Amino acid sequence: MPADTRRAWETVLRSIEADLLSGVLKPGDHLPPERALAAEQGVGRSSVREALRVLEVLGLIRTATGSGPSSGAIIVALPGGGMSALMRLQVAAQGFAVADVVKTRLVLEASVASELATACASDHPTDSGPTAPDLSVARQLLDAMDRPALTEAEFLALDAQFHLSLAEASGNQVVTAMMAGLRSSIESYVQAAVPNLQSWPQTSVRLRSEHRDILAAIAAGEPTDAAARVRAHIDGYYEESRITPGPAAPERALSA
Amino acid sequence: MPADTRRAWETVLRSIEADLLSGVLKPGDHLPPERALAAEQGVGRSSVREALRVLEVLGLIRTATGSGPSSGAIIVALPGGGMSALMRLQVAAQGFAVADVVKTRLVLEASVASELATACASDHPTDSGPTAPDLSVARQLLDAMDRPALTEAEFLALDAQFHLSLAEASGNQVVTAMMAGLRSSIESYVQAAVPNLQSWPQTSVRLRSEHRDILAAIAAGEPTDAAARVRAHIDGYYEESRITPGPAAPERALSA
DNA sequence: GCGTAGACTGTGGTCAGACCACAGGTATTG
DNA sequence: CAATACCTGTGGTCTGACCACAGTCTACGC
Repeated sequence: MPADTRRAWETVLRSIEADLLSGVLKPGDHLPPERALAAEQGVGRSSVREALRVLEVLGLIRTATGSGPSSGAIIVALPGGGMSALMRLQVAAQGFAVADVVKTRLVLEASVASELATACASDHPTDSGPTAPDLSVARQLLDAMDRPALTEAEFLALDAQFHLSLAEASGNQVVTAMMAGLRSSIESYVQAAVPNLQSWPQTSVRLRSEHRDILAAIAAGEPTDAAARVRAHIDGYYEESRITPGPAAPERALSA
Repeated sequence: MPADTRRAWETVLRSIEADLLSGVLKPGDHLPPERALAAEQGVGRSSVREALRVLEVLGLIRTATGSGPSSGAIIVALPGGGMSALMRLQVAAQGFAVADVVKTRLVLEASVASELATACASDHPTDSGPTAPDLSVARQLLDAMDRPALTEAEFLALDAQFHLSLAEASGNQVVTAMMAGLRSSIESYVQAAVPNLQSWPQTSVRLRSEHRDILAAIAAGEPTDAAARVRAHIDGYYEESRITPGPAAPERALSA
């Protein structure tokens, strides 16, 4: 049996994935203790730990020291962190071009806006049924962004939260996680590009206005308009701030 | 300095990420040996290994035993594997609903088709300049799919490659990686759903035809038509095969 | 009987050291 | 000069040990 052709930690990872797929492990469940896993898989504890580390970074488990029901490794399945780590590191390692990240964000976010607007349109104004997207979080964030004392970093953080809240309102967790990852991967670039703006106060006013317009188009149930406004919003900002794409277009991440 | 509030492996990870961002480390570079990293960071080798394991799964480095220039940990930045692992595990752990994965795939792929068609339209037929997307790989895959002796699994594998080749032709590595991840995350569901089809031969004929139509629309430079055909293609297949969404709509991945 | 303070237990987090397999480089030898 | 054997450095793994931490349990004092 060529069972040990894989590295030891990989067998552990596969085993856990299989248990997940087969339903033996579900969100909320505790993983066996590291020492027990090591024994039952016939590997060393360090190999188990490497597998668990991967699961933790990918957002699948949460580990806690101590004893009791809240300790140990617990399945959580929170994809946000893992996606962010993946995107950040890939951008840092030039596996992803910043321009591609922005373009992808554009596509996803326009789709989200369009979808939300469609959902709003299909609901009667008085009907707050299950299909009506909840835009209250987005509205609160917009209000928070109107506070005059915000620093640039605080404003940008709220900005990110606003865009993310739209994705969350759409209910698509995959898109939400992806957008969170995309955003965090270029966060440092966005921050660094603020000085490139001709006038921050002027820009922030424009951004606020565009945000309101986007939300209005969504609430009005105008998919095409909402998507177009989102595109213009994002494109406009990156155009103006001239995000330095770093190594522009890397020929290709080395293939071999 | 609350430097050791983070876990040891995390400091290693951050350190490498910082080196990546600052340009100290570039794709193709060798990481220092594990023992050296451990010494310079003041942590144990096992902690270094946990960090490297994460980087490896995320597709950032490749490790090899032995000695010489090809050994050790090398920065590679191939996002495909990492994205696939992340998606697969999140779907397995019910962090992502299959329906959301499919919907996201729809959005990305429609966008890719539209973009490719636009690029084709802006080029003169005789102009094979740098902006002309290369669809030859996709064409070859379509020809390969016409072979009659293909098993269902082989056909589906080529199908996946075809869709992926479109993303690659668009040149957007972020989208390409995402589509690879999305696809692999639901691969087992797709395979399992083949028996749900009324007639596999009939379906495969239809899929082939739709593929040709999509490619034709792209080559003809018709963005709207290409995107619509992609949507119909994907939607139609999932409709027909009735992919079991597993736990359908998980209330929410446990938040706390 | 009851409450509280201490010890106990089990968990992850980390480290140190050892050994192995492997592959390239180098020195030795024919 | 060439082929071979050795050497070195690398990741891969295991073992054992210790720590910090947080519940749980127990024994003590009231």
